[in-house]
Amino acid sequence: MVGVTMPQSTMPETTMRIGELATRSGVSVRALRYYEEQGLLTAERSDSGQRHYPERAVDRVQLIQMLYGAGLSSRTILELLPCVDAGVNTPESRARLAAERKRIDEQIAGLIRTRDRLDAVIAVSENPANGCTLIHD
Amino acid sequence: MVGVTMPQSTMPETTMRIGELATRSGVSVRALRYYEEQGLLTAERSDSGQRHYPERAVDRVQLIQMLYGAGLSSRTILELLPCVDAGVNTPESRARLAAERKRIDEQIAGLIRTRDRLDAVIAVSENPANGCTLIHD
DNA sequence: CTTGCCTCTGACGTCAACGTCAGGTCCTAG
DNA sequence: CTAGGACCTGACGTTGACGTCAGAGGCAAG
Repeated sequence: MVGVTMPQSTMPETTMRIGELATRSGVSVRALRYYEEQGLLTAERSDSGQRHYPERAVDRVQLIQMLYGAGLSSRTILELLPCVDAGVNTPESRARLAAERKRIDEQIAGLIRTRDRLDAVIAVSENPANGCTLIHD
Repeated sequence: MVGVTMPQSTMPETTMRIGELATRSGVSVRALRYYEEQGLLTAERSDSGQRHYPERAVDRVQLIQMLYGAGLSSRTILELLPCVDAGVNTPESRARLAAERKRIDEQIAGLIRTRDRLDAVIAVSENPANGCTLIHD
């Protein structure tokens, strides 16, 4: 056991402001504020009200981006993130995770079908001999 | 050679109206009219102005749906469909097809990464022992 | 002929994930 | 101390793919 209980709380905690987080995570400042508005991202505030983020915020933002990219809505992401954060382990949360995993699986399958279909079109486009055959399937 | 040149032009050409096409292709009537508005779908018109579609429209609508599902915009789909229809074979059209195929490929790769990430979360959620390790990548 | 369902053309509403602008504050360099 | 860049909070604008409603016409059955 080498200090598993307390995640590096002795570090100087280098923080950054919203602009740096934006450039480092590759999203806009506006998007970050939007994420906070949706409850997906929290920030410490300085006395003057400026947001300050720890390093791990970069990773979190990228995770959020991944989930957005997978077609999840902010509401759904909001429901999933607690599972990530605290390892919430209710039956509902696990069902939720499984459901979204399944959704993503199906989405991948659909995309593969689409790609195959596009490949057929490309094949025709590069060899226009037998066009009729694969269009009507 | 068994009549490859003329696609079955002697058939009675069973047609359907918009409602049937909608139910059979699984989209709304509104969506079909929208597709037509975007130039993705054409229809014969009866004297009274009602749309009539041939059987193959079902397939075409499903293709359109696939492409929408792959995240393509109607403008992009509009640019791709001529390649399907007429086998248009310009360098540009082939480049276009290849580009969209690549986009879909990347999208699939991204989704797989997301799924893997979600799998990691799920693993934690079902065995909360070693939580900290995989969250920060 | 009427009833009921389908269809037509506008045209406005919606929703999510931001973009953009306004008007003011903060803070660091010179 | 001051200039200019980063930041703040509203708040309205945008875009795409439709939903929805209004008002009118078409069509097969009874």
